[in-house]
Amino acid sequence: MTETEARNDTRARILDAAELLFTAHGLETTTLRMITGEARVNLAAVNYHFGSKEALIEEMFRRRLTWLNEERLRALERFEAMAQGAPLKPHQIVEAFFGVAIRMAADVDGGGRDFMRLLGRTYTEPSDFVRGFLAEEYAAVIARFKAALIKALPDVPRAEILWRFHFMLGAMSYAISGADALHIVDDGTLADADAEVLYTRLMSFLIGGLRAPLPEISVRHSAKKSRYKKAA
Amino acid sequence: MTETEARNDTRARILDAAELLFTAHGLETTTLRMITGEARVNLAAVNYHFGSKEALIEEMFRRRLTWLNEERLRALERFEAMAQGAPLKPHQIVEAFFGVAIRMAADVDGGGRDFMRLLGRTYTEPSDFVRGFLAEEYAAVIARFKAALIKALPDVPRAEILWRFHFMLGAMSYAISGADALHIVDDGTLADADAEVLYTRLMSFLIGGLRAPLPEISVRHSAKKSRYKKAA
DNA sequence: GTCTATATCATGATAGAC
DNA sequence: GTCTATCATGATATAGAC
Repeated sequence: MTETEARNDTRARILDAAELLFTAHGLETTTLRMITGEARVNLAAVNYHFGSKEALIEEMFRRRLTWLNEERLRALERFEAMAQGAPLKPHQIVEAFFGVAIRMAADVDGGGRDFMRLLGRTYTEPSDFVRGFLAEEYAAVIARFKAALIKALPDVPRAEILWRFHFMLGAMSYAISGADALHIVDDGTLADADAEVLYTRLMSFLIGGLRAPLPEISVRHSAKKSRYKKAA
Repeated sequence: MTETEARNDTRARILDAAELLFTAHGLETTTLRMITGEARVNLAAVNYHFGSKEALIEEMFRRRLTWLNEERLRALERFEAMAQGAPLKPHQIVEAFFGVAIRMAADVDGGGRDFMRLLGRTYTEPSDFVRGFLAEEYAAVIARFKAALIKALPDVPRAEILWRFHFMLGAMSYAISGADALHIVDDGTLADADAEVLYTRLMSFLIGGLRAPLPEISVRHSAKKSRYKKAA
């Protein structure tokens, strides 16, 4: 997955350095000079190999994101194969989507953690071009998981499911990106944020939220006209 | 709270424009030229009134954040007065902390929504100076709410509570900041994101997560040595 | 207090030698 | 493919007239 430093390919060295620095300082703040300095290649190499800074950013995201989303789909399909047509359990769907991501975020040495932190921040980035291709890259996976959730939770209105998916995405992104933000809540007691702990805790939180009693607004709507069912 | 455009104060006009633009484009991307252009004041005015771009940013945050956190404490104290020494209900604490924030985010015309979006993104900002004074500004409020939660949930280990506070913060920030990110999940069905709906839905999600069954790791720990109790 | 004008610097990108 | 040198642009910040 990750090009190792051993392989002396300029292009790969740039990608690795870019990931490292974009994560540490953000997309805007990181300059091409910082990247080429870290990668110990010439400044002009970025434009030669990628064309522009934006193109480099897209390439960096794609390298990881494609693999992550394929992995998510594989996990989902494994559960579906086991279920043989029956609806999946909600926690299986959550596991396939969020569990895979959290595990990727646990890969410190391979750079997975850094990348996931960057990714989490990027969801809410106001930059158009980033959100643009993120939405593109995600479209297929999200559609599959939405369908699975809707099938798994027939008693929950469709709109409510989408919102809760959105909330779960937020809790996860923040939990991963906000390792620094955790210090706002914590006074130093929680230094032991190893991956398995985070995984277990976040999972139970997410499932608790997903399975929470319906708020009145949804109960009311699904009880009467059920305008949620109508939507394709 | 918000200085109106009617009041022709240069300083206030700059703050309003800054909030608007920082929200729309991010802290890094927004330039002083954009701000002074929007506020229709001279470029030099920012440095005259605030000293630097960073100082302007801090001032802009402080203006809203001080009020928001005071409001949170007032809400908490109101519940505590009602409870007369008894532990609060978890949903009251969540209401005081997150409910107040969501309501502020509902204030579209007064700029509250824009500000809350910016704030949510800022928690995970890698910039040191922003996170620095955010942590400062938050310290007192967080301490009070942590104490309240620990008292309200005697059966939940302290560490678990802190993590769940962290997760809730994430879900809320994302739900507010990520109005654009929602389009990743949604295909257009959910255009009706009015404030009361978001409030109700997010609240039930948060409380569901907060009250979720404990993950094994915490059950195990709290069952035996209970090293969570020991921590001050 | 507010303006014009400008100093100083760092950015992304490119041209052209090797 | 990789280098050096350089461009045009736009950034923050300041000096000094009014």
